[in-house]
Amino acid sequence: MVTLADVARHAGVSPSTVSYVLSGKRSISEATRRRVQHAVEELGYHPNAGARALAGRRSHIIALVVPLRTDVYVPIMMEIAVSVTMAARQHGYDVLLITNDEGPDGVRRVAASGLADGVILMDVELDDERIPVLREQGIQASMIGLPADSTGLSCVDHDFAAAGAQCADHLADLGHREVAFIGYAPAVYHRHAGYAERTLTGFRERALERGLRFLHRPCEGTYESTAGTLARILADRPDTTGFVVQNENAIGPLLQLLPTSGRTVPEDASVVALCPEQLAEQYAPGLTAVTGPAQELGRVAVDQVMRRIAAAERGTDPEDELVLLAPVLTPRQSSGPLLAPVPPARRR
Amino acid sequence: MVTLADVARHAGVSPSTVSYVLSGKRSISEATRRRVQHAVEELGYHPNAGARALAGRRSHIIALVVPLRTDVYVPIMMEIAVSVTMAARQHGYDVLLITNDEGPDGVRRVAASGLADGVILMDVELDDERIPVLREQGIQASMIGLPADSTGLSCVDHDFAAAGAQCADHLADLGHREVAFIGYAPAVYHRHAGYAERTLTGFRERALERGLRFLHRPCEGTYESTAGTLARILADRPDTTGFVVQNENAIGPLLQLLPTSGRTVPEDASVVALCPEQLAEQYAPGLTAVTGPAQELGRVAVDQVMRRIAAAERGTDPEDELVLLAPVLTPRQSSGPLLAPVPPARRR
DNA sequence: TTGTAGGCGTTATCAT
DNA sequence: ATGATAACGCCTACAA
Repeated sequence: MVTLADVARHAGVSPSTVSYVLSGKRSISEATRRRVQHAVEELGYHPNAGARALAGRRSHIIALVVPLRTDVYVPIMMEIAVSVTMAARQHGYDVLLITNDEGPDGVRRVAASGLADGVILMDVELDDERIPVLREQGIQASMIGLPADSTGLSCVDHDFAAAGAQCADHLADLGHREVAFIGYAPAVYHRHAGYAERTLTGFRERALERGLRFLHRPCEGTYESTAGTLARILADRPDTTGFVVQNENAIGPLLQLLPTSGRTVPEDASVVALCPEQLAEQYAPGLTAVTGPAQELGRVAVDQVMRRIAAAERGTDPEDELVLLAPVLTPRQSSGPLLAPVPPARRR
Repeated sequence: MVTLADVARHAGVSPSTVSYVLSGKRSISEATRRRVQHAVEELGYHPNAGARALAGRRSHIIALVVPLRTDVYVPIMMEIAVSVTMAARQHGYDVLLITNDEGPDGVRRVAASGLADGVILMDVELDDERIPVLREQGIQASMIGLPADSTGLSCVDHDFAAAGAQCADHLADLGHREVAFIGYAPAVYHRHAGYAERTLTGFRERALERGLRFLHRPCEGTYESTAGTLARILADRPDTTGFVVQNENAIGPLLQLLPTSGRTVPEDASVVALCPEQLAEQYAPGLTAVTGPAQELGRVAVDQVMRRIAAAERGTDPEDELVLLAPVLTPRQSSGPLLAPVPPARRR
């Protein structure tokens, strides 16, 4: 193993000089800097991580806590994880993957052992039990998702309310008057998942403003449950022409089922989904969808922790931040103007 | 911060005793063991990771290198990443996420810095440029996927050949005589992705053995390309009744398109997919699918690196391993017996 | 069964 | 602008 001392010897300088050349924490003459850099490359020197962490009291690692639950669309989690990792590298940091099956203890462990200098929590719940541990351990963190109480925390999330509102606007703009909101499974609402509620609230308020009549129906997302949900919607409100789908799993079934009930998309019914681009493009016809920038989420979270770590380092109080990222609605072929009132004959 | 010395003082023993109690590397009287354990819990002691790595010359971290390319079905990557993390924890290890955009240098970095004791490479290519780095750095590793030359390496992968063979068997058993294999994009074959070729080979050989007439057609997986691929298949071999789909993205389009050409599934055409259960269940009708155990993949990879690390630790030569995990075919509603020759009238 | 002490490779504080 | 040198917290060979 090549050590800093080896490099120093090779370059004919003292170990501390090598350290300073590498950290840039003091001014070095151009001559010795070059000699050192040269020695580093020649020997293929890489600072020992353990020693650096011990002496510098920073591991240069952040922990990313990922959920096990898969009612979050999985590819998005992966996209976030990857963007977090890449963003962290830009700051000279590596990312440790922690699965939530360790629960709050996982956070305690990496914080208390000094394994990580900071933590990013994915899929935080309104009253997340990992948050008290963050405070107890005094470790810097960023939440992806919004907890009920975000004081002392930095958070970033999609602006779900805006996403919901955009759906309502889009359908209203197209002339739809009766719309249905196909949500997540009831369980998701029962545990008061923030994203589900905020989307719904955003949709509801804008729908009211725009004078839409609307229905909200939870949906498990299986083919059968979607069929049931749709049947119920059409029974309750036969004149429904606009559909907002929040549950990604219900999209496929819905698109298959609508024609079955005599509704051609987008002539007789418009569908707007809340889902990643990737998914929206996969369907035929292409899905009009509202999408949040997933990679941005990871990037912002990393920036937040880094700022907090830097602040704590220099003794100042880290600033709390709360960033909501604007979603984007991309019109595709699944939505269109309401051409004329649906003639009764066409229905059923 | 609570240090080992704090614990020692609190328990009235020497620091080394505490260390030994925790590592179990020497016999300790029941009395002092209890005193120490008690002190540990009372003070909430967690060994400092950096110090431990430095003194013990092991970081207790393995690096997981994940691909950026998304032609691998993403949820599976995540499933593997999670299973790797959980399996590693069972060995007292944590997992560092490395994205492949760092290329071989990423591996070099974590190895040379002692950040990781071992590496798991996902999505290894036949002639993977990261492998020489593993040898150069002398770091223990496990591949998920099979490189062309696996000497000196431990590898684990799905038994893709068996998967392909199972598809052929299933269709042959059902009485089909003419089948088509819808593969990945041409680019995937051009770069000689091992999994694509092995599946195809396994399918081809078994198909020959079973006397099936078959066609292989690459497919990009978009709706349009799938339509084109299907049209070509039906033009070339109008009597095709069995379809094996390897490209997950082509599944949806194919199921939508088959009825369009007068083929009802499973009465007129059987579809067998090579894809995760999760995906197969999502379709209506349920997809008959051949699935490899993704979590198992992660678990085995971790076990392999752990064994290698342990072997290297005690000076013995790590044993190379090559594990192929058997896939499972789950019959669902998309495949069925060939009832009778397709009457010409039904076609087109 | 337990204690002592040297060393792991860096960082950072003193000096010069 | 550069060099010594003392931590950093833990592990482990050596002593007792």
